[in-house]
Amino acid sequence: MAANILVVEDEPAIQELLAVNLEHAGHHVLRAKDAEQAASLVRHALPDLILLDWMLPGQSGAGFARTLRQDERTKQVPIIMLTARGQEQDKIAGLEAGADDYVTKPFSPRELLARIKAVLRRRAPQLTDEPIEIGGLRLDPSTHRVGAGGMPVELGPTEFRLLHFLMAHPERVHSRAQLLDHVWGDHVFVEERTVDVHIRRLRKALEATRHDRLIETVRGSGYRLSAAALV
Amino acid sequence: MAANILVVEDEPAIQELLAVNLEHAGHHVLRAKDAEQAASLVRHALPDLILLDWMLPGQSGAGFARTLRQDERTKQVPIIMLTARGQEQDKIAGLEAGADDYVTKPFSPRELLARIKAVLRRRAPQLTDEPIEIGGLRLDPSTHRVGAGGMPVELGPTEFRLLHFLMAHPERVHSRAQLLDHVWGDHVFVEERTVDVHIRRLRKALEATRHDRLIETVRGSGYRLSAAALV
DNA sequence: GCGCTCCGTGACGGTTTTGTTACGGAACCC
DNA sequence: GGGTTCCGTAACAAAACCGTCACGGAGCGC
Repeated sequence: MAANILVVEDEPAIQELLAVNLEHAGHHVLRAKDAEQAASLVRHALPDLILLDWMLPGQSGAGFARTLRQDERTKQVPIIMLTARGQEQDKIAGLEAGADDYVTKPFSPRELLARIKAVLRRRAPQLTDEPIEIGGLRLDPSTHRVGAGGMPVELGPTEFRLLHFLMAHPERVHSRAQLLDHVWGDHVFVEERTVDVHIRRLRKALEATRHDRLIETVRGSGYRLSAAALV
Repeated sequence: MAANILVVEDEPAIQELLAVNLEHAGHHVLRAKDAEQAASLVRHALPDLILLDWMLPGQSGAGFARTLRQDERTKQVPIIMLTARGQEQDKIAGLEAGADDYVTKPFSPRELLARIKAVLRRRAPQLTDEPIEIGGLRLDPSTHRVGAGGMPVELGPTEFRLLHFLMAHPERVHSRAQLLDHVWGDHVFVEERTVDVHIRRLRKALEATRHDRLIETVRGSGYRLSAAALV
């Protein structure tokens, strides 16, 4: 449950308070005192969650949130905003700007951590039951079926989860470690090369419909599923 | 867990906010800005849940809820109402009118989603008395008979309920835990392997009409009933 | 072009999951 | 109360699946 959390807060005392609490809960904390700093940090290291003060010098929290929501890379990063008590307008504006939740100051650390946990958990199993189709290949989680143009593709449980994850996050390169985390589970003790073997099995199964090319190898980094690879 | 949700809200900003959050959580959203529009939508596509603002122009939320509760088709659809903070009498009136839960504005997406989840889960997926026919196999709940092409199939009570559930939710993979929940009852203390044995008995009984192949094993996940398996 | 790292691939042994049968007991029906 | 049906569990067999390894080839930096 440990996560990288970016705290955007101009008041040093509150920033420190937040950081101490978060780190105590096992999270890793990045700090910024305004939107500009935050933007730069986000570019370099995508955090798992952003704690965003609503009253910032310079660009407002709302503006920053909106910016984040527009960028493809940061679109998914959950935002929890910090507002002063009773600023109902702010809350509505904040939720509209794309915040996932809000906490009013003064906040109790326990509530804050609970909300963070909830937001992170909601994000974690990003795998929904919606069918996904990429490059003609279709995967339906609820029926557990994979196929293309009527042709079914047979997969084992791990290959299915692997493909599901890749199709849920296409175009993105996933390291072997990330794949192990998401597909195998957080704390498994398995060799990274195992991923290779399952990628191999998955590709083999996908050969039947010529979709094996969907999965690209990114040397030195990992694997990527991309519709562009079909061309 | 993904559901079709009808949002009835006259304020465009809040409607948009709701829609964004719900879609983000994987739901499919229908929108209406008053009771009249909502009624028309409900007639055409029965949603799984209705999010209903209490302060609507024209017919009030309470009135609309009452209308829904009277129609046989919409009677079962759960309603969550949106009220302004502190309107206690609204909440009471709302629950009396048939709402299943309420959320006060401004709401946190976290809370809203949690309530939606709770309401959806609470609404037990009830099995109807309608006869079902799949792949030539016919099951009639009211007469408690199963058969295909004149040939009757003899089943024990548990096998019957199991087959009924599978036929009511075909194509979908059901885990052993889900089957225990829905076929045996929510909080029974039975081994999961028991499901296997009953599946076996069910298949055996269905051999008489060659319909045993209807039930597929999805290794690592559970079982699925599918007409496609007959081919 | 050389050496190094990284990746693809086939095979293999062990483990997990599922199929199948048998059995004792509970519930039920006359 | 005797007989029958049905149920849940255990136990064994079969099948599917998994993780690892070893080898060889491909890609990359210099």
